[in-house]
Amino acid sequence: MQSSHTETIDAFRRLCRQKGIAATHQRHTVYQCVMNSKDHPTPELIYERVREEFPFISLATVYKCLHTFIDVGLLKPASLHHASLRVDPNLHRHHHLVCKICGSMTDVGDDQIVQPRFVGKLPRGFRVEAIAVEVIGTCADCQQQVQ
Amino acid sequence: MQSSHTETIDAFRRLCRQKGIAATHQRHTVYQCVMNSKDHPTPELIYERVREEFPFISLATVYKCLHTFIDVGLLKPASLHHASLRVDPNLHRHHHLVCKICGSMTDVGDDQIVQPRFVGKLPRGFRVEAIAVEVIGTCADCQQQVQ
DNA sequence: CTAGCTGCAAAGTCTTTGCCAGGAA
DNA sequence: TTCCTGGCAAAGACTTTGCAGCTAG
Repeated sequence: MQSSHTETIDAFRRLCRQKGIAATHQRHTVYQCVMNSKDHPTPELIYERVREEFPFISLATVYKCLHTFIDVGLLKPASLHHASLRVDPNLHRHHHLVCKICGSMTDVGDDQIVQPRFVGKLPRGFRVEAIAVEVIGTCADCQQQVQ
Repeated sequence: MQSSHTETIDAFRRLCRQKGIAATHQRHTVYQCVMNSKDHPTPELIYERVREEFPFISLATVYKCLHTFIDVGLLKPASLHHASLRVDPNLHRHHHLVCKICGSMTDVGDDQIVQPRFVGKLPRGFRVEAIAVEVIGTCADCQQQVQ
């Protein structure tokens, strides 16, 4: 977890100054925790991990830290779809255009996209069942809103 | 909305019998609503739309119908990530292996996948900013659990 | 010193559950 | 008739908010 603590704290300070946010102990711990995660942890999981070395942090603070980091571009949400269930009546193989502003999803036919393919080694032990392509961007409506 | 009502009701009855679920008025209305949606509606939105022609349905019933349809394969969730926020410390272009059982996400380097490409016409008015590939399947751990 | 941050608890979303009455097969 | 389903309201999961006190810069 900690290689050269002083060094990483300084690096984090610099990063925060550069992004215009305060470098607090909580933020540093949350940041370290996420950067050292190989999985794509949920706020709850980060909270549990961080509490091991910072027992008094609150879950609300973890949420606030994560959103701050996302806002300044230090982290990304792993998916655009953590809001609400959405159902898809189209059972055929197809892909989606996803608007990052309004979250709208539009179908793209399977034949309109060249299937992605693995190059070299497939991941060990993982049984591939489908490949979904998400084309992320801004829909026509949202482009007008911003202008 | 309704073309040949008797016909579609019969078709729905057949579908339900085939899937081993009861063909109720509520289920039929929800099913019709979703099948006629071009977007990928949320339960709340479906609820609003369905209430126009079936004012006494409850939101809980909409949820139950949707899950029933998903369980029997009449519908799919539009994404696997509607549970909780997950953050990604990896800011480089990369893709994900997603386990449909446990939801785990593993990184796949951008260079391990041949980028998908559009064939022919790009979607009108949509500004493409990124393309994310999700390789969906079952992870090694979950395969063992099932066996 | 000041602006911005944390912790707490309360409130807000979204979703599920338990239970009984009612409808499908 | 029997089993499944719908409606309601309560509970549950996840997330945000308001505010008072504290901390970084």
